[in-house]
Order: sequence, then C-alpha cells, then structure tokens
Amino acid sequence: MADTARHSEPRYGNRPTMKDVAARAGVGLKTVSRVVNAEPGVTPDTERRVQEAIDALGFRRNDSARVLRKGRTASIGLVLEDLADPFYGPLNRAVEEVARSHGALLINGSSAEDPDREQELVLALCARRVDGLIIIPAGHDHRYLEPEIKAGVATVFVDRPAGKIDADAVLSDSFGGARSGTAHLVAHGHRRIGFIGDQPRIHTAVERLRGYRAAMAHAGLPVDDSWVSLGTTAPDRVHEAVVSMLKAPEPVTAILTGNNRVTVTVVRALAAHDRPVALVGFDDIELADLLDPGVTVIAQDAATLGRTAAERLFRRLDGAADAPNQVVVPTRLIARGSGELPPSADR
Amino acid sequence: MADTARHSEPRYGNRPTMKDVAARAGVGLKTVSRVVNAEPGVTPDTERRVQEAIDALGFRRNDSARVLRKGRTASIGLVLEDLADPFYGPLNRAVEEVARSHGALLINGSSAEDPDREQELVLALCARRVDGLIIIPAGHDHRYLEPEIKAGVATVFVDRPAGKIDADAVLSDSFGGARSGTAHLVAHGHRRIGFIGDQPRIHTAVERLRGYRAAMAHAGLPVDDSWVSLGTTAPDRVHEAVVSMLKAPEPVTAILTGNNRVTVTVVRALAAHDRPVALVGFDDIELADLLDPGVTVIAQDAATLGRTAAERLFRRLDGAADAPNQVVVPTRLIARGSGELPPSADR
DNA sequence: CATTCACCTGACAACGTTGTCCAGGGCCTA
DNA sequence: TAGGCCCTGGACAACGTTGTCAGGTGAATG
Repeated sequence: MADTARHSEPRYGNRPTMKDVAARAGVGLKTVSRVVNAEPGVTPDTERRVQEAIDALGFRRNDSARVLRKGRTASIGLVLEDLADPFYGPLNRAVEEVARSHGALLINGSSAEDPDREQELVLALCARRVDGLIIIPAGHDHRYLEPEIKAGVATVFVDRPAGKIDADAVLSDSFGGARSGTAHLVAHGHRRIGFIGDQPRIHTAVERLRGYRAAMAHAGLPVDDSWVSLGTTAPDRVHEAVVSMLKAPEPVTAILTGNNRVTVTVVRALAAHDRPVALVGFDDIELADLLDPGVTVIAQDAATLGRTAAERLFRRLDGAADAPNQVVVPTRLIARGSGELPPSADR
Repeated sequence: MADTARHSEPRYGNRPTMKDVAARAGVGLKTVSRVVNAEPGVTPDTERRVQEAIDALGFRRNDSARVLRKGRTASIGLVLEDLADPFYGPLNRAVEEVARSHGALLINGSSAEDPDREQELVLALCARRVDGLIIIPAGHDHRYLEPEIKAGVATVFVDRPAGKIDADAVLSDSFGGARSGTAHLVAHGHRRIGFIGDQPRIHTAVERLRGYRAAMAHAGLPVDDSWVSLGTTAPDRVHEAVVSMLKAPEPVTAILTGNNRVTVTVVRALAAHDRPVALVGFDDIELADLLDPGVTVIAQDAATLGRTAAERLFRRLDGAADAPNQVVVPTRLIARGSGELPPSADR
C-alpha cells in the first residue's frame, strides 16, 4: 500500500511531472515541454497524445523549476505600510493591474512602519528572486538594497523617497498640498491654525509640516509650538492634541491634519466640540462629502501613485537604464465646507 | 571586457551562487549550505571564512532553487475580489499576519468578480506551487481545483462557499444578519421595507435576500417585487433603485442594503431626499457614526474571517486531515440612528 | 603506539524544467 | 532512385540548492 518515497520526500504532493507525462504519452521529455509551452515543431497527432496524458494525470507545470531555469520569476514584490489602510487599497490595486497586464504576480506584505520588518520582508522577497520591488519605505537607510539592485532587482519607491541610496521614487506633492491647504484656511480668515501630523520619522509627515510652516510664514503668521503636534496616529493621542489646541489661552480656529487616520479622529473630536472649528485634511476619506460640514481635503491620487510606480518598474525590467529619478504626483484641494468655515468668535 | 555568458544567460543578474562562495572561501559547496542554513557541524573558523566570502560577494540564497529541492514554497495565495475594497483590507491584513507568524509569504490578486479571472489566477498560483490557497470565490464551480487539492494544496474559502466541491469555508452569517437587520426595522414600525443587494450570482447577496424575506415573512409582511433590487453595485443603478422605491405609489419607509458599497450610495441618495427614510446597511463603514443620523449597520468581522481562514489553512498544512467544514462568524447589529427612525408619514 | 570514535568536510545526485544539439525519417527534386 | 533538406523527436546538461554518504582528521582511549 505504502507509496515508496525514495529518500526524504520531495515531489510536492506527488504531483506528476513532465517525465510522467512523457512516459504515459510514449514520447520524450522535451516533446512534453514543447506542448506545454506551445512551441512549434510538434505534429498535431503527437500533441493530442501528450495533451491527453496531461489531462489524465492532472499535470500542471511547476513554475518553481521553470523559474530556476529561466532566471525570471515573473513576480514583483510590493511592500507597504499596512494592507488594511484604505489609502493603500487603490494603490495596491493599481500595482496589481499593471503587474497583471505584464503577466506578473504580486507578492505583498506590510512593514507596519517598522524599518526592521521592512528590511526583513524586502530581503525575503529578494531571496525569492522577485524581478522587481515596489516599496513604501518605513526606514531611512536602504543601503542594504544596494547589492540587490546591482544584481538587477528593479526597485521603485512610492509615497516616500529612498534613504541613502539613489533610486526611482514616485511621490505625492506633500509639501505643496499642505501649503495650499494651509493657504486655503488663511484665505478664509484664519490666523491661528493647528497642525496634527504623523511621526516625524516619516518623510511625508515632515514635508507636510514644512508646507504648513511655509504657508504660515508666507502669510506673515507666527506658529506657536502648542499648535503643532507630531506623533503616532493613535486616536487618543490625536484626540488629546485637539483638546489641548482648543483649550489653550490662544485657541486655534482651524486645524490641518496630516493624514486620513488623523483626519477621521479629528472629525470625531470636533463633533464633540461646541464652537465650529475649520478643518482641512490630507488624503481624501470616504463619505467626507456627507458629513456636516463636508470635510475639505487635499486629495492624493493613490491609484496614480501605484500605476506610475508599477509602470516605471516594468520599464526598468524591459531594460530602461536612464538615471533614477523622482516623479511628483500633484494633489488636489477639494472644498466641501469644513475648510471654508470662518474663524469662530474669539474666546 | 565582455562577460562571457556561456549559452543563453540565466544566472539572474549574475548573482553569486553557493559555488562562487565556496570557491572564494576555499571550502566545499555543502559547507556553504551548512553555514547559510545554520546547520551544526561547522568549525567556528570555517564558518567565519565562509561568512566573509558571503559578505564580500553579496551572496543571498536563491529560494527558488531551495523550493525546488524542498518541495515547499512557504507561500500562500490569497484571491479576493478587489484589493481596493475597504472591506477586504482588514481581512487581507489578518491573513498576512497569520502567514507571517508561520514564516510564509502572501501572494495575492483580485478576481474582479470574474470567474474566469479567478480560475486563471488560482491556477497561476498553483503553478507557483503555493502551499495553500485562501479564496473569496467569484465563480460557482471549483471542480477545476480538485486535482490541486488532491495533490496537497490546502484550500480554504472565505466569505462565500466553494461551488461543487467539498472544501473548508469561513463565512459571515449573512442570512442571520440580514434577518436581524430587517427585524430591527420591523420593530421600529416599518412595514414597507426595501432591499438593495448585489448580483444574485453572489452567494452572500442571495443569503442576505433570504434573510430579508424570512424576517418579512416572520412578521407577516408582504414583499412587493418593486421593493427588491439586485444587480451590480454601480452607483447609478443603485441610485435609480432608491429613487424608484421612494417614488412608487406605495413607497418604502426603510431600506436594507446588501453591502458597504451599496450603503454608501444609498446614504448619498437619501441625503438628497426630503422625507427621512430608515436605513440599515450590511457591513460597517468608516465614519458611519458621524453622519446625521448615524448609519445603523450589520457589522461583519472581516479580520476574524481572515484570521480564522488562515489559521485553518495552516492547521491543514500541519497535517490536520479532518473533513472539510464550514465556520460561520456571527454579525453584530450596531444601532446608530438611521435604523431607528420611525416610518415617515404616508404620502 | 594502535585503535576507536566523534566530528568535520566535500563529492555527488536529485528536485522539474528548458536550451542545445543531434539523429532519424519523410518528402521533394533532379 | 539517390541526394539533400526540413521537420519532428529525444538525449543530455544545466539552473542553484539540499540530502546522502563516504572520507579524512584529530583526540581520546586501551
């Protein structure tokens, strides 16, 4: 009864191989290969016999072996920060769409904003010999990628630039977006504007803060330290920041938020507040138009980010060898009400 | 100058192999393998020499080759409907988390609700010899998977059951959720309740419709054909359905929606309507609590779905051989206002 | 000093596929 | 009918890794 496994026991689940198919069809190994790959040079009759054997045995070509022989895996890795963040959904899909159109599969994983985990994941992908990598970096030092890139792994960074290496990157215009969002609030009469952003480790967080400061400076407005809060996007910290900005002796009359998670928390916090406070959020959020007032946002085009990055990656894989460069995707301010509220009466 | 590539040109980007490392370190091939895999039986001195060669050459083990030899790829495939749908984000992440804890990578793709594309994707994953599959099925016939399952590919279906084969499945309680949502509306005095759901090809859509009908029947209420709309979740179709239900001679006073995308569209449509209409939505949506009124929903626990499925998958991979079974994850009704509105005055 | 034994080390085959190359046979033409 | 050519088919090696097994060295023991 016992199926005699020779030494250990590879052969996956005892799947038939081309050899088995060849034996059953009474042809040579290579002929089976030709049929499977629709290569020319096989008589219709022989082809039919081989095909029957394939169907009868339930043979399916082992791409692992194929990859080993051919040197290309037809798969790319996508490392993002959190698979569950709605901002990355459209990006993920756009990348998948492009990969699919190039016949490649997508392997992905989350770094959870942890540089070590990012590196571990990226190197695991390299060990699988993905043809290319699209990375939303969590860390600031990507020199560990140098040997990989030199060995031919095409690499494109998205949303944030690479650290300490020269690589392609596709970024949103964080600085410009934050600046125009802030200017929008200033234009509506606000002079004390708060900024609540993500951790200063994160490139986009810093850029957005810079944009905010630039707009304030341009308007000749001071920025009080108590109006700026950077840190994790955990709801309780953000909530606390909102409360302290509003309870201060010189309370802010408007807030600029640094990303979608912060925006959502701030909307909640402001709903519980008595005076209206203006709000402009970075990243669009679903249903923002249905709230009262609608949430004015600086929308990023996540799908374009992903598509652009993936297209650049495949252009590299097709041999494009021009110097690495950065593409900046513009943002768009969508006015819905919350950013157009006038300053509420002072204390 | 020209690097003489012997025949074609495999060797990825001319990456060093264990052979190269061995030559440089002046040791045998297998010794390098031992060092790389931290196997016992290597003198510290030899190990150091090998390690130096590894670092100098920038060697990284080729897992493709390893996989071929070992028979396990330590990767699983996740096929879902749309990577960008916020409902699948937490599910995706939960699966990834479990995979990660088992040292496996996640390959994923979208079926776009197209059975052919689902099959194509699944078979591509099988050709890569993923160890297991987690599938949110788009099609209704999965007999094409039989040879794969027989060959040892562990397979778990999520959100919707497998078609025509006996396989593990982890489902939400669509029927019970829709029934309790409908009963909730009935309890608040509604007698004419509409249902707007997804395409009847989709299992959950049918189950939810069944739950709705069951609750109506249980309450002794008739269901007029014009109150039920099944089809794509495209906003214009859904919008049209809302309008026609509200403009009918016997207009509905409440609506039950079949999924998150429908709910969002209906919220928009109702906002433009003059009379208040009660609403209960299937699936929770972000910010639902901030709308006015808050949106009452039947919440599904997508993360639990994903985690449960992934855990079952790995239990199978670890050898669990009990009969395939179905797990049903309960839903939870979250009352926020929209589902508690009384029927508005008749015409 | 010889023998045993433990421990390291390396040669070799195998995983399943594809590229190369050659052999055999049929068919056309001279 | 012989010669040559094209078309089909198969043997073989190679991709980079790991399992098996045998050889070799040094220390410990009788």
